[in-house]
Amino acid sequence: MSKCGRKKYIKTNLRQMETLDCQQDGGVPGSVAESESAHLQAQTDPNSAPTLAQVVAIAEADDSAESEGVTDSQKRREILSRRPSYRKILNELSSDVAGVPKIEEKSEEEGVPPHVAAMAVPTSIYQTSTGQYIAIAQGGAIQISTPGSDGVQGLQALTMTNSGAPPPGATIVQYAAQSADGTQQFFVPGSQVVVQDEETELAPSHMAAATGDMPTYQIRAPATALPQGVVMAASPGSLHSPQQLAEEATRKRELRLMKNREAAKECRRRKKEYVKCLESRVAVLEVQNKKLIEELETLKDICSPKTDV
DNA sequence: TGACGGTACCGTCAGAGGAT
DNA sequence: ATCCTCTGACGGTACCGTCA
Repeated sequence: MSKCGRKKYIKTNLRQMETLDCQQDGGVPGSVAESESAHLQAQTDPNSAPTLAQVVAIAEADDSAESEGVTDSQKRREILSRRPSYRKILNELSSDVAGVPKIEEKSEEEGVPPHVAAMAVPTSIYQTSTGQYIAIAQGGAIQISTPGSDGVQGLQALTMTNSGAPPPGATIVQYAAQSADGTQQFFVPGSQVVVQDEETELAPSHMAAATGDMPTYQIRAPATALPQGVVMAASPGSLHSPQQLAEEATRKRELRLMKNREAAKECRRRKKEYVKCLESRVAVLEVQNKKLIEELETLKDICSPKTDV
């Protein structure tokens, strides 16, 4: 069996087990977090109460199953597929239970390298295929930062001096991984192109370029020899030819994929945090349970002292 | 040492649900 | 109605430990 086949086999078995659990004790199948936490609870403390999310999910599952007599797995899956986000769950938990930390709303700067965040409050952060960060601030300022370099050293601020308010939809910055001549290019508002320059030639006056070991960037007019494979940012209204439409679609797809990539990362981070919180809660409840059992034993001894016969 | 199992992580897709 | 965000599911890869 191939690795993937094996993995799929394991996953299938896991799902079957989850379904069994669901039938036995009201667990929710198809939910990794639920199965993980349920498994954790079974391992550590079978007496501990289900989480708030589990309670909600169980209640929903029971209601739907009882009222409709759901047997069709597809329908069941549809009913059970959606659950509150980890942030919501944990925040609910935190309001219910003292000591459970809230999942903080991740601020814009949080996921950004310090040498970028320290310079300005960016509105958009992008990471290039070479690991560099591009931050676009409110005023149109573009910051390009190389991770690994410390502090401000790795940052070049390219401040755009947009005259007046930018046109609607013109805040798109496009990044082309590498053009034919091996340079990196970014498209910025105002139909200009930011081009990474391999030689450290002097930049035009409207641009601030870093020097030394850091790559330099130039802002050029796109009309000047637009390299192959580069797609210009354009407002949808100006698209006419099928090629332009296709390019726009590609650009949108890339943007969506990039956003989804980041969202998935963030989601996993929250999930890990959520699981950690559940684990710590289990530990606390275990201790509480142990204390209560000891207390009960003590009280039993006091209330019913042994009599010699 | 190579095969294998387990685990962690990532990117992508699909779909639900909220926001506008 | 449309767009956007979030998250489960899936496939892929890398890494580590164990075993023959």
